[in-house]
Formats: sequence, structure tokens, C-alpha cells
Amino acid sequence: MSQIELTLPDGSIRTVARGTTGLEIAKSIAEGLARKALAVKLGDKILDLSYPLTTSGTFKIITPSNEDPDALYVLRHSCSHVLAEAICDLYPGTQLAYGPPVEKGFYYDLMTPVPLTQDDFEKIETRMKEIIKEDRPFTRINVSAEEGLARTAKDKYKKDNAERALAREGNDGTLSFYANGEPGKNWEDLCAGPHVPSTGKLKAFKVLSLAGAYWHGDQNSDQLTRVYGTCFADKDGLETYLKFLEEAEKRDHRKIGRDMDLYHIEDHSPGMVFWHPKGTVMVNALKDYVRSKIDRRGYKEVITPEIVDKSLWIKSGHADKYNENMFKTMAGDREMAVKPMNCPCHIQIFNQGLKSWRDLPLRLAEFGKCHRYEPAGTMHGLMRVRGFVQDDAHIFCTEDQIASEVADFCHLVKEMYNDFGFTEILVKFSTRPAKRVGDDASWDKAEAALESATKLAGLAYQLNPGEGAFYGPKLEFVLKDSLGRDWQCGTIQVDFNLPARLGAEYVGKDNQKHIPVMLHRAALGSIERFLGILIEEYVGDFPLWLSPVQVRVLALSEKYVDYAKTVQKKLINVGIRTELDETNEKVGYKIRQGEQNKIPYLLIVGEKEASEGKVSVRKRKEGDQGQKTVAEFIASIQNACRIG
RNA sequence: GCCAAAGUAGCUCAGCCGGUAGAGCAGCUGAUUUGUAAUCAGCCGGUCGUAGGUUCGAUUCCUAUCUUUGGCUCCA
Repeated sequence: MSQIELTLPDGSIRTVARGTTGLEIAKSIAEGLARKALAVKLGDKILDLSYPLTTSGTFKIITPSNEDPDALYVLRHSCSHVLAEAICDLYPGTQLAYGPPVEKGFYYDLMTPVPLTQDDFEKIETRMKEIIKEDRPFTRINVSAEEGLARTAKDKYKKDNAERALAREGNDGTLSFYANGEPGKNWEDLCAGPHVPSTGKLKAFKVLSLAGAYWHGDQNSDQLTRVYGTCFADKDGLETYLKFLEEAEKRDHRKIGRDMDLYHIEDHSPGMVFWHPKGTVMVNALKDYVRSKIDRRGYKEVITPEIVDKSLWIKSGHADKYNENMFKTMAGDREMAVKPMNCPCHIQIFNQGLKSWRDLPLRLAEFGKCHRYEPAGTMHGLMRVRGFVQDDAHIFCTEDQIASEVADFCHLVKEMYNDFGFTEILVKFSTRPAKRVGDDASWDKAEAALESATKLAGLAYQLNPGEGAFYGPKLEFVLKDSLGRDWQCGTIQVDFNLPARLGAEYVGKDNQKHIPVMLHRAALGSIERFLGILIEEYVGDFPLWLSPVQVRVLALSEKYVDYAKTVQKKLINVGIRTELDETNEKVGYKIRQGEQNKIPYLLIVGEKEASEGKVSVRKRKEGDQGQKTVAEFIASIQNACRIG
């Protein structure tokens, strides 16, 4: 056991004495490598270069690279320490909480004696640069539990962190600190590490933004200041990222939505969408698309009331578990609520007339408009609103039918998302929340049913404990916006509770009454959110079938406006959404407008076209496609105009 | 709901220490009658988010409030 075996990335095995450090190994390979090295990775653990290695395993020396997540991880973690030192220097009395690397950078949560503002960033960055220039070593200090607790005694958050670290499984009764330089002299922080060898390794960083964050994510706990920053292996990496942020701003659905005149939201009804004519075309196109998918899968579309008496919400459990999220209204002296979900109404339809086992599975679909009183501060363009339309449906079925229904739905979601070019779909499995209806036995059953259905559908998922709906566990299909933020779109939820609460029954083969299971499901989720995602995904360059305007006819001069009008008429007659540009502008200007308005086809008509009954076709982003007769043009695009 | 910031013309933004606002683009009008990403000229356009307060006087200072943005919490 005095030797360990390290398997290098090229597959070769290196045998070294136990206790050899990563730095020594790097040196033995090449001096240059040792100079560049940031840390090492043994197995799946990243370790300091100076850490004595004691076990065999796969091994790599981590060097600066914008492509290596491990390199970025250490750089960013170290950078967060430099940020924290700079802030502690500039604002004495700052208390540290927690400063981890995250997907695109790092943050540090702290309690400052004065509120920070963006104007402080320059000062902070300047101080950080000084610390980096001094090239001080990150020095690890291992101490006993008692000593560690003593060191953090004065600091509320760090003391809490230390206690948690000691309580964590696998803790050996010691704590580690890292000093940005010399222990006892320079700034230090309770930290498990690892870090880069010295501050000088941090070549490219930027302080990005400020935010509030709760201590331990607990709403009732202290509100800390979170400072976000990012760090890359080099200036190029940083600049590429900053450029990406700029580009993402251009893709923002709120900007494109306004530029393309799709919708607006105003102060009179925060979080609710005014769909303009062009946006409405898209909403309707999406609904028709969904109809084309679900009709042939046996769904029956229904329409139910948006305002429902309180008594139904009491029965369903919403009045108890969902109350603060509902819009209430009075009708005379009757208390009513605007529906936040369609499920109770669908059960009311199910309850009309006696149902037999032969009726199951019964799939009731609705483009139901729901309203939820979301907390102020959570709204975000189309992505998070207070009034939205779901492509909702509820499947009433027997327990035996759950697995196949869920699996069918998963396939449907896959198919639909693929149609929009989303191939890698993140699936989250959310289990029972603290605030729920129903007994544990039915939750056990529901969760098990969903679990087995995911196997049947061959879905890999991420577990999301405690995040289910109050009536049942759910699968969530998550898409990302232009900044990579997660948004739950599709969902399916198994519910053993609501049908019973609202008295749903069917007569089984045994001539006895049974309570059906209900599956809540939405494929796109909310039309608003899904469209928001699509706008950012396509950057407004929608496929022809979804484009609010499909064709614009440009008359070369006033003389040809009449001919342009006849062309427009012919296209409109076959259902192609066609505009006319009859302004007195040069064709170059009109084309520029057309391209900027993201219109799929521009038809230019002048002397030649008018005399021959033709159009000059120009395709978005591709340019001149030559001349065609109107009939040829219609034939060439009609197929692509159809849904999907 | 919490923390921070912001709100000036349809859009993007200027406006230093308080003296009732400006540009570009868009829009409108006129001239031009145009061949594949910006023709020229003129004009219109704003209770400076809202309500109070301080002041001779507030877009500017103070307070409250609404909304938005970035996060946190929460959620489709």
C-alpha cells in the first residue's frame, strides 16, 4: 500500500509513492505542465495540487481551459474567494455566508454593513485585480472541529456552515480553511476547497450583478446580498461569454415580441397578456397544431367556465391548499373564484351521466384559460404570467391504464418537441410536497405508477423531491430560454385524490362503483410560455406555418400596386397570410424592412412580373430565388404552410 | 412576497449642482416612381410611471405607491 496507481487520460498507468502530490506528478511529466496546472482530479474528486494523493484511480491534471468544466469550476471557486476578500476589505464588517461556483460563473452571499450597488463593481474589481497581481498562494489549513468552531464563533453564517459541515456524512471531525496567502495574516474562509495554487492564476473575471438571496434559501431567514461574477481561463473565454450575454439580449422574447408586434403587457393587468393580431395568429396556429396531434389520439375537446363558485374549490381542496394563488370575485353576494386549473371543471363533465368502465380512458382536453395570482416579482414576460392558456387535458382511467397512458403521453411530448427542434428534453420527477391532500398510501401508489411509466417510456429523469402538485406527483418536461434558464413546459401528474373528493365514479366490470384515477397533463404547458420559448429558440424566424405573416408582396413602384393587390388576393384566397407593401420606397428599403420583420417570403413585382403573371421570390435570409408564376409559388409553399 | 436597480416621444437613449425637455430610428406630409438589406426634405410627437411633500419654481430633492429588470422564494 505504499504505492498507488494513477490512470492518466491517455490510458497509461503511473505508479507513484503514496502521498505524492499532484504538483510533483505534473513536474515529473513536464515543467511547463506544472507551471500551468490548476488542480488535479482523482476519480471524480477535484483536489488541490498540493494535496498528497493516497488512493489509486483515474487521474488528470487540470489546466486552464474554457472547455474543461473542472478547470472552470476551480477557477471560479477561487475567484469567489478573491471577490469576498475584496468586499471584506472595502466594506469592513462584512459577514461571509457562502460562495460557490455555479454553471456560468460564481457568486458569493454575504451580509454587508451597507447595501452594495452596481457602482461599487469597479472598486471591487480593482481591489480583486490587486489581490490577483500579488499572486498569493491559496493556503489550506486543516484544523480540529473545536478549533474550527472557535475560528468561526464570531461569524453567524460561517459558524452555521461549520456545524453543518461537521454534521455531514463522512466528515472526519476536522474542518478546513483557505487563506488567500499566509494563514493568520491574510484573509481566510472556511472552505472545503479545492483551489488553484495562487491568486495569479485568475486571468479573466468580471463582477456581473447583484441580487438578494435568503440564507439557506429560506424565506423566513436573513436576506443576504448575492454578488454574481464569472471567471474564465483567459480573456477570450470571458469575452465570448459576454458576447453571448449580449446576443441573448437580442433573442429575448420580450424584445422580439414587441418588435414583431405580437403582444404587450401593461400596468392595468400585470402578468396578463394582450395578444395583438399577429400574436393571436401564432396562438391559434399553436392550438391548431395541438388539435391535430391530440384529435387522432382520442382526446375530446371541451370548454368549461372560468369563474366557479367557492363551494367547488372547497371540495376540490384548492380553497385550502391553493387559496393565496387564486383570484377571487363576488357575484352579488356569492363568492366565486377564477379557475387556476381546469381539473375540477373536467371532473364536473365526467360526473354528468353514469360512466362505465367501457368509457375509460376518457380524455377530456381544453385550451382552458387559467388565472393564478403569482407573487409580484416572479413575473417574466410570457414565461411567467398570471393569466395563461394551457393545452390541458385530463385522462380518467383505471389504475391498470396509468402506465400505458403516461407512456403514450411521454411519446406525444417527445414527438411534439421534436417538431420544434427540441431534441434533448430535461425531465424532472417531482414527488409529494409538504402541503398536500390525500393519504400516504395513495401517494405511494401514484409515485410508483409514475415511476414505472417512465421506465415504460424509456425516460431518464432528474428527481425533484417535494416539488409535486398538492394532489399528486408529476413529471415535468423542461425547456430552456436564451439564457439557459429552465422553464417547465409539459407535465403529467397522477392523481388519486381529486376524483374522490369531487365524487367521480364509474361502474366496473364487477358491476360495482369505482373511483377513476385522473391524469393531469399538458404537452406544451402554457401556450404563453411555450411561445416565449419558441420566440427565443427561433429568434423570431418562425417556420412558415407559425409565422404571423407568411408572405409580403412588394410593388416595385406605384404603377404595379394594382398587380401586387391581385397577387395578394390570390394568396389570401388559398389561406396564405399575406401583406402588401405599397409604400413609395426603393425596393432595397422594402427588402430591408421585410428581412427585419422576419417575413419568410417577399414577392417583388414590377414590369416584368406584371406582364407575365409572375412574382420574383425572395426567401428570408437566403435571398433571390428567381421568378415563378403565382400558381407555382403557391404550390411550392402550400405544403409548408400547413401545420407542423 | 424579499433584496437591489430602473421608469423621459411608438423604440433606443441624452438631459452636470432644481429654472416646465432633446437626438437617432419609427410615424405623417411632400418630392422622387424606384429591380434585391436604409432616396431626399419638411412636420408631428412628451402632465418626464402615479400621488403627495419641500421650494418663488421639481424631470431633477424627499416620502409613499404602481410597474418593470436581475436574482431569491414560489410556480405552467
